[in-house]
Amino acid sequence: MTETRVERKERTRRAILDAALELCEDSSLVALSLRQVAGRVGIVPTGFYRHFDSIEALGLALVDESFVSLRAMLRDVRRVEAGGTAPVSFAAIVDRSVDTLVSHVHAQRAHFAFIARERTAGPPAVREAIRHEIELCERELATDLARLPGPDAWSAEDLRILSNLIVTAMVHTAESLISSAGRPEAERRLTQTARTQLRMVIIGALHWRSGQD
Amino acid sequence: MTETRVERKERTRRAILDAALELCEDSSLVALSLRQVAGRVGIVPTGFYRHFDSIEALGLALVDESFVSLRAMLRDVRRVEAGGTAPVSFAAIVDRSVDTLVSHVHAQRAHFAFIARERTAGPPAVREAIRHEIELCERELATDLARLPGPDAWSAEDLRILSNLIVTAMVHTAESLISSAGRPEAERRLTQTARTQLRMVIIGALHWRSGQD
DNA sequence: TGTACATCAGTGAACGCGCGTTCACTGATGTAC
DNA sequence: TGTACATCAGTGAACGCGCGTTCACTGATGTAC
Repeated sequence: MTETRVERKERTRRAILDAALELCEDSSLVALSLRQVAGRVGIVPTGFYRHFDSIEALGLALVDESFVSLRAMLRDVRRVEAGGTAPVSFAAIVDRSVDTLVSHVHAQRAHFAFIARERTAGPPAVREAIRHEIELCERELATDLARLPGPDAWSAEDLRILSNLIVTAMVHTAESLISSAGRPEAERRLTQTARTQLRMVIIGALHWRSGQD
Repeated sequence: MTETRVERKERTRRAILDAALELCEDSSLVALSLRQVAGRVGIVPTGFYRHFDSIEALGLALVDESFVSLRAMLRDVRRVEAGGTAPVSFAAIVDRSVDTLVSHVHAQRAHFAFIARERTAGPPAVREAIRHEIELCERELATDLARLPGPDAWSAEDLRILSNLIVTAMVHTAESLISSAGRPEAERRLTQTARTQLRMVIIGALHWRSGQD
C-alpha cells in the first residue's frame, strides 16, 4: 500500500476544492453545481457528499483557504512597514506595500479572485464569512497604523475609518488587477493609480486632526 | 377600449422589469430564471420572449434604468456643489453630498442594490455595461472636480485617479448602506464614516502636488 | 359606419437536459484477535 | 503471521423537478377599404 485511506481521502478533498475554485472562476459559487465539480474531479456526483454537505459548505472551506493567502500578504506588507531600523518615508512604504499586493495577487490569483467575487456574489453564508474576515483585517490594519509615527494622536474611531478606506481601496485594486489579467499596460496603470490613491489618503490622514467633528 | 395594444404591451414590459428587479434582490441575475419572472408577472413562460430575448437582455435594460437613478443622484450632488454664489467650505460640500447619496439610496434602493450586486455578480455583458457606466460617471466627476478651487493645478491623470478613489469609496458606501437596511444605528455610523473618509480624501488631495512623482 | 383581413401579445403542450438527493451496493483498506 | 470482521470512499440506478426553447394556436386589437 503506497497511500493510506486517509491520504487518499484528503487528496480527493483537495481535488474538489481545486476544481471548485477553477470552475466558479467564470461565474460564481451560486452558479456552480455539485455535478460539475464531481465531473471535473472524476468521481460520481454522490461521492461529493463524502466530503462536503453542500456547495455552500465547500464555499466556506474555500473562504478559509483564500484568507490564508490574504493573511500571508498582510504579513508581507507588515514586514515591509517594519522595514529596517532606519526611518522610511511614507511614500516608500506605500510603494512597497502596493508592490507586495500586486505580487501576491499574481501568485494567488484564484484565491483573491474568489474573495473579490464571492464577497458580493456568493451565497449569503459565504458573503457573511468574507465580510467578517475583511472586518478582522481592517482591525489588524488599524493596529498597525496606530504604531506608525503621526497617526498616534488619532482616536480609535478614526483609525477604524481610515483602515476601512484603505482596505476598500485595496480590495478594489485587487478586483481591477484580476480583471486586467493579461494586459500588462492596464495593470501597470492600475498599480500606479493604487500608489497615488494610497499616498493621497495617507497625506489626507496626516493632515487630519482627530476629533475635529 | 380603455387601453391600446401598445400601452398594454408596455405595461407588461414594466411588470417584467419590476418583477426581475425584485426577484433577483436575494441572489443575482445569474440565478434568476425566465420562468420565475414570468410566473411573478402572471404570464406564461413563453410570453417572456415577446419582450426580451433572454434574461441577459432584460439585465441590460435594468442597467440602463438603474443608471437613470444614479445620474439623477449625481445631478443633485452637482446642484449642492454649485450651491449659491457664496463660497462654501469643503466640509459642507462633503456633508451635503453624502446626505444626497444616502437619501437617493433610500429612495431608489432597488436600483442601487442592482448596480452594486450585478457589478461583480452579474452575467459578463451586464458587468461590462455597469463597468462602462461607472467609468463615465468617474469622468463626469473629474470634470466637476476640475471646476473647484484648489484642484485647478492638477493634471488630468490626477483628476482621474482622485475621482476613481471617490467613486470607489461611494460605491462601497452605497453597498454597505443597502446591506444595513433596517438598522438605523448601523446606517448612521456608515454615513458618518463616509463623511470622514471623503473629508480625509479631499484634504489629502488638497495637499497633493500634481506631478510630484 | 360596416366588413374583411392583418397583426401580435399571450397560450399551452411538448421536448430534452442537468439538477440535488435517496438508496442499497461494492470492494479495498484497516483493525482486532 | 493469518483470519474474520468493520469501516467507509466511491458506485450506479433511480426519482421528481425546474429549466430554456420549439411550435402551432387563439382571439382581441388595429387597419384598409
